[in-house]
Amino acid sequence: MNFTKILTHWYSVNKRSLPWRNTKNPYYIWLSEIIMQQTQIKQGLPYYEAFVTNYPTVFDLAQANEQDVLKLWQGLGYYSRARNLHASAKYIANELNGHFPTTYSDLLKLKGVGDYTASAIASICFNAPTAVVDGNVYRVLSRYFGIDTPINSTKGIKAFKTLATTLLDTKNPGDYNQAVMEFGATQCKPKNPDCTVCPLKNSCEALQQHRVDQLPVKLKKTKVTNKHFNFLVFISEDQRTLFEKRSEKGIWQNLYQFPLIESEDAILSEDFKTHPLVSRFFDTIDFSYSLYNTETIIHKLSHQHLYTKFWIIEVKQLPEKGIPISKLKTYPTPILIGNFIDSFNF
DNA sequence: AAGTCGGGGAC
DNA sequence: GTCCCAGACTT
Repeated sequence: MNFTKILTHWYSVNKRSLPWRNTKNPYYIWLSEIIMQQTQIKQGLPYYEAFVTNYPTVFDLAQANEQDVLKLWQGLGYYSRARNLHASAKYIANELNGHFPTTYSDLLKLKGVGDYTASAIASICFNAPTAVVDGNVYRVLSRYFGIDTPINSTKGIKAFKTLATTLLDTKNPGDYNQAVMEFGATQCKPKNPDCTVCPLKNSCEALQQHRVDQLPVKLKKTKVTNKHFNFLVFISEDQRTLFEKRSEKGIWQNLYQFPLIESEDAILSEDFKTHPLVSRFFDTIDFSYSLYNTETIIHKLSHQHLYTKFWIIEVKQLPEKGIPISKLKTYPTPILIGNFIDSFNF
């Protein structure tokens, strides 16, 4: 038995029961693939269920407000996926009359759909011979064939895509693709895989060479930058607060937050009122303030650490109209803001 | 080719 | 703490 046959057989026995494995409807497969990008199944599963329930067809998703889509996406991260998902739903519903693209090249035209996702949908839904290469595939192939080309180099990306294509079970490309990924997720795991029970143990290059823990090879990622975020949580006598949409590009685009003062260094409580970035904000407004979190909240993103303070600003009247505090939870927010709203006793 | 974009899980 | 996750997009 060769690599492909062993894996497809292994998959038929060991695959997990997942909701999108009971359908070939491209809308549902597309939904699952976008949601699962850079996301573990356990984390994404409830979001998939929520989207299927709230938006059972591509037309339902197309007719939704972006704000509602982002609210349903809240907490999952990489919010451009939600914005692109919504834009592509509108494109499919309105420009393609609801006819989902059926080829790799047409799928690739959808916003948020790259080589991986186009290959996945084309193979699973339309039996196209397009091999997927995700993090699981990089790991399985680099180990089994003993390849130390960095998986995130241009050369590596090309080489692994070509290799994956040659290994594809062209009779059943969708199952083969899912087999490699499932195998990587549950057997050929990143840390401490149990190679003694591996169906490929007799022919795995990495295992013979004792290099399992050294593969795949990945180029170093960029270093983390630190930022200081000061959120101004206004509370007026009529129970309103200021809440703004992050419209600029960058993290959390189109999500909502309290007015933000970003500072080079931490702002101390005793310096708050006289800090140039703060005093400039208030002019003539009369207010009293307190610091919500005495311990700085360190919100860690992939490449940013956000040292965060929530300042409670009590005022008689807001400088702008604002929104009722009772409506705060209806807005899509970063999880950092959402956690504060959930825990603060307004 | 290198950066950017989240949040959580596993170790 | 580190690395990773059914990657895509921008610069």
